[in-house]
Amino acid sequence: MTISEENYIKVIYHLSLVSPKGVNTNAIAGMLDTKASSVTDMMKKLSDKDLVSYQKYQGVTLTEKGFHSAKMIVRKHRLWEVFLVDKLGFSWDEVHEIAEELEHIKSEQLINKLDAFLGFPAADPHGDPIPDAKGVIKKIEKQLLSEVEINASFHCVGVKDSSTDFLKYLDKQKIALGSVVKVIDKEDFDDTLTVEIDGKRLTISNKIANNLYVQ
Amino acid sequence: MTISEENYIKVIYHLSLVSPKGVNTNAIAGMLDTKASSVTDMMKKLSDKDLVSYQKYQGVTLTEKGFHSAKMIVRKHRLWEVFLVDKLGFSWDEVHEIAEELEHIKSEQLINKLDAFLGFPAADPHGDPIPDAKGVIKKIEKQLLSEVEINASFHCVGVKDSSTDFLKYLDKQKIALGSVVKVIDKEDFDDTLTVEIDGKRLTISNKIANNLYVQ
DNA sequence: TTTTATTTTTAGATTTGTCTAAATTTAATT
DNA sequence: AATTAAATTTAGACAAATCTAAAAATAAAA
Ligand SMILES: [Mn+2]
Ligand SMILES: [Mn+2]
Ligand SMILES: [Mn+2]
Ligand SMILES: [Mn+2]
Repeated sequence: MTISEENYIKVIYHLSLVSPKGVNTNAIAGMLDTKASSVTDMMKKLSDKDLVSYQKYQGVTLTEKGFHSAKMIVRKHRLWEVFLVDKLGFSWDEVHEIAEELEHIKSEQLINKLDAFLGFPAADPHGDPIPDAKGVIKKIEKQLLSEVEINASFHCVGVKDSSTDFLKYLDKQKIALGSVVKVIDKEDFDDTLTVEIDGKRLTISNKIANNLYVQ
Repeated sequence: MTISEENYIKVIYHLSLVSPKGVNTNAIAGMLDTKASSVTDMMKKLSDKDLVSYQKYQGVTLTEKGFHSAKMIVRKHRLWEVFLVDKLGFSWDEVHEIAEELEHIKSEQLINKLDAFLGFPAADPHGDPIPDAKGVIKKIEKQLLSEVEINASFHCVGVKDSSTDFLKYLDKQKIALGSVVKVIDKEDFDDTLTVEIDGKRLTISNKIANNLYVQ
């Protein structure tokens, strides 16, 4: 599998979590910053290799084989992110790009040894679960902060949006994975929340609450 | 710079340590397991990018720019090898292939943080010196075991040949970097050596002694 | 110094991944 | 149901990196 093929497979994997009935050509093109016609070409290639099932105009889904490959790439991506943050001291907004390259390094032994070295982490620095060597993903129980009842306490466990902008906003507000959050009040008009994070009062917009997972 | 260009630059670097006046097309092709005609094409490309100076039929040399790039690739290769052996527990004969891929990961910050994480090692698992962030290589004093006087004691500090076969032979004989070696006797006929390694008597061929550096 | 052998380069083709522009299919609107 | 709009695919082209086969240049041998 080439790097390009791997990038396609991973994008299809992520998109099919949202649209399991079939992923659109255009959606793939958007994620990979390429053109729809290039996607069509690649779908034929991946279909020939039995990594996706593809019928003209009908969108694509991953085959068993493609699904497993995708999880192995995601596994590598997330383990490398843990390495970069835990061992090398990168911050969580700096690691995605580098992991985007590291995820294509080809040794299975490497990734299993890295997993062990990191202590078999369950989640990456953004709270996303790490598939094990067999591809099994332990689902992490979590809710969006925007959907949680008032006056109960939770822990931050993940982010939905892991863009630099959002992560840096969280850093600024001293919100990190593990922080204790309690919703004090919710504004009816625009769903703005008054929260207490690690004991400190804060007002956050619905957009923020909509991208923060708690448990 | 593409991965392919980087591989060419690195090979030219290694070959020019032996033939500083100019590296042959055929030699490059041999190292990269490709054809001479492909090398010619690439030399034009690298020349256009001012990474090598190239004149038809005359061989190539690295420019300042190419020389620096080469050292940065070698730096990455060797640091990753240290990581694989010291942190992940690979043996020294398993790491070259993987480092061959890791050396192309593009972040300068990554490699400098990795360097710090590893404690700024001076040499890789095969005893080869690691260029620092500026490209400076501290030369390691060393002699081939085949050229050393009899009855003096040395430490193993490196290997000239780092093929799996040779490294596995050394493992079998319990010869590692750091081992203490003393040449007891040298056979006139074929230069076979009788040595004492960490106190243990051993007979080794000239070919072995010719690929083991001591200090 | 010719002749022969070796090395290197050119010419032309192939594969991979991409693009633009045009054609086709499907979906959405009148 | 007919028309318009959007999504998708085809056709044809291009750059990167490679190859084979033939031509040219250099080195070695007679
Ligand atoms: Mn990637
Ligand atoms: Mn992540
Ligand atoms: Mn390489
Ligand atoms: Mn090495």
